[in-house]
Amino acid sequence: MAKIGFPGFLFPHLLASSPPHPLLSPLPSGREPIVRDRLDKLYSTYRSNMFWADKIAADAQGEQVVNDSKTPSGRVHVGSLRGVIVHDVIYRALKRAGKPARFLYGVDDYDALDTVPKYLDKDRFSPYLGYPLCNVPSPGDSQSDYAKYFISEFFEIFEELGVKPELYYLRDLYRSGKLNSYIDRFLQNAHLVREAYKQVSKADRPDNWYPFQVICENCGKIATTTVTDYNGSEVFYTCQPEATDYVSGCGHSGWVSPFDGKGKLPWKVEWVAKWDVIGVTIEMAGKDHSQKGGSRDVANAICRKVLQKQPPFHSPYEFILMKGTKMSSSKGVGSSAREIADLLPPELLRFLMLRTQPKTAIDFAPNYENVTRLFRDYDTLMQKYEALAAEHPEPELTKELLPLFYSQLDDEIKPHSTFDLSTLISLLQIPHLDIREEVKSRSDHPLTEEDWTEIDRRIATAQKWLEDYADPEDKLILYFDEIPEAAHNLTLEQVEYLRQLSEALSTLKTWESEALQTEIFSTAKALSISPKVAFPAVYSCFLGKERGPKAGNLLSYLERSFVLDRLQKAIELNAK
RNA sequence: GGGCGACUAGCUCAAUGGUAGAGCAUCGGACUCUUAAUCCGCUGGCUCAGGGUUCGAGUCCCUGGUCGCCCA
Repeated sequence: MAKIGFPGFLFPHLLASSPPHPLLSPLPSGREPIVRDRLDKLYSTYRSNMFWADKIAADAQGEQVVNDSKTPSGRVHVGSLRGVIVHDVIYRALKRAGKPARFLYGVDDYDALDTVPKYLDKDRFSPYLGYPLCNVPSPGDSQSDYAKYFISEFFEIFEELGVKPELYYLRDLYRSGKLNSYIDRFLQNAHLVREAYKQVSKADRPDNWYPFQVICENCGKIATTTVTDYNGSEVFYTCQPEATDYVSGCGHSGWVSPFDGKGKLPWKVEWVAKWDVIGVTIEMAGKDHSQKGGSRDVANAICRKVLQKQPPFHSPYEFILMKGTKMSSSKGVGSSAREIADLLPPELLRFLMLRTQPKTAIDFAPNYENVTRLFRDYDTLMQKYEALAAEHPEPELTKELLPLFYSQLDDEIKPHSTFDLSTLISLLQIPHLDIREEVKSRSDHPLTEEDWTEIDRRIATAQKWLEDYADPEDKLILYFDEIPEAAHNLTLEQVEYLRQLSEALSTLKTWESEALQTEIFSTAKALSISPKVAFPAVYSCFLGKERGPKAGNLLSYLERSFVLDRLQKAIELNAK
């Protein structure tokens, strides 16, 4: 376990309201202001050096229950991963601070199916519009129902990312009767719920509106029913033909028990019931729910009004935008959680999500610059950690290093050989190159099995990126058939250099990478031409760019006659 | 129309009301095999604009601007 620089338990700062500072009361009266000032200053300096999740953890008092949830209405978007990671990191921060904590993740599978996603058969699923998601058939054979089908896809990603919450399903909470007492309480206090809606979100509910939706006994829909009366054991409901804009109710009405899974609380009310039955103390929410007068605000008000309890700690987190690259858009990839998890190794995906504080929006287009920067930043931190670890067995985890720590799948940073992603991307584009052999020869020390695991994952990322996300201008294109445009505008100096090089290469005994590199370099040296001028001349002829992979390597995979021919053409072109 | 959040170096982001920093990019240098490589260093800022509070404002308050989003 790594150490933190300052003992957090000295400053048990509380949440929400502003409680008395625990260190202030016993001070002698005359000196109190000075001491208070110093303490405050010390404390705020201390806090400003904390990673965002550690601040939340430091503030937490007593046993904590971190909760998050998701409605499994279809394939999960990248944005949903941010909430998952944010909560997971808070949970780990609590554990790291030595505070008792649990992490729960709920599946809101009693919510209604409100649209048929475009990737599903419309004719097959539209009859189930308005049904609770757990009562809709599964699109595939692997799962029993719609909700489990989609949430299990999402949970696979959890596993890959090392996120291990205790899972629970709303259907179980309802059907087992665990929410019965809350249902009764909210129905009895429907007037308070209506008040909360009105005061907080200015939404007027009629006097006979009750916070409950029955699953219609006749048609099975839950989205279309409204409850207008409650006698303490049964509710009177009607399945309204015009209840929603996407599906019609059947018109059935009658008295039915609201308990044991016969229906559900509206979402904002259900949220409150969930908090209380599970004992949630920390639950963040996306910025969309966190607006003033938004759903979280309403839920908080209901919590205070009806249950007369403080709602859990809350702070909004921003969205993650994932604009596709040109290529990814045209291939239709890049926006689902699955796709990004297929591209990035788990630690890097975690790193992407957690290094930015939750209130800052992340805009990550998977283009060359962003993807390689992500890896490079990660590697920079890893190298810093390694350097520190060489001096002390358990280096202090500074604010700078904590994103690296929380990116790991378990609570340990295991340094390993890294290999720059941008280099892999360029190596992969050289024809006939054995990438693993190349990596091996470029490493200054023998690679362990763990190193190879890591490197192979990066090779996979580079490969995937080239296939699905790279724009044409990002790619290395070998101009086999014609000479690139860029080779038309060489300087006299460069032409002279190519002339010399061409001669040198024509008599070179071998045609190997090392020898070629030496020749390219020494020819420049002999002419007193800067490598910065010489190399671009070579790259221009074959790639149409000023930079490229190691030149000797590049040429070694081409036929000597082709290389000499191409150099000759370039010289002639510029002689005019 | 109402509300929320942002705006800081070329880019991505830091900064308890107390001298605005980091990484990358640029630029310069080193490595006598130097090319999507490594190392060293230098630059780089009317903190969106304007007012106010304060001994002192990137930070707090007000007004406006741009962008993103939510609600109606």
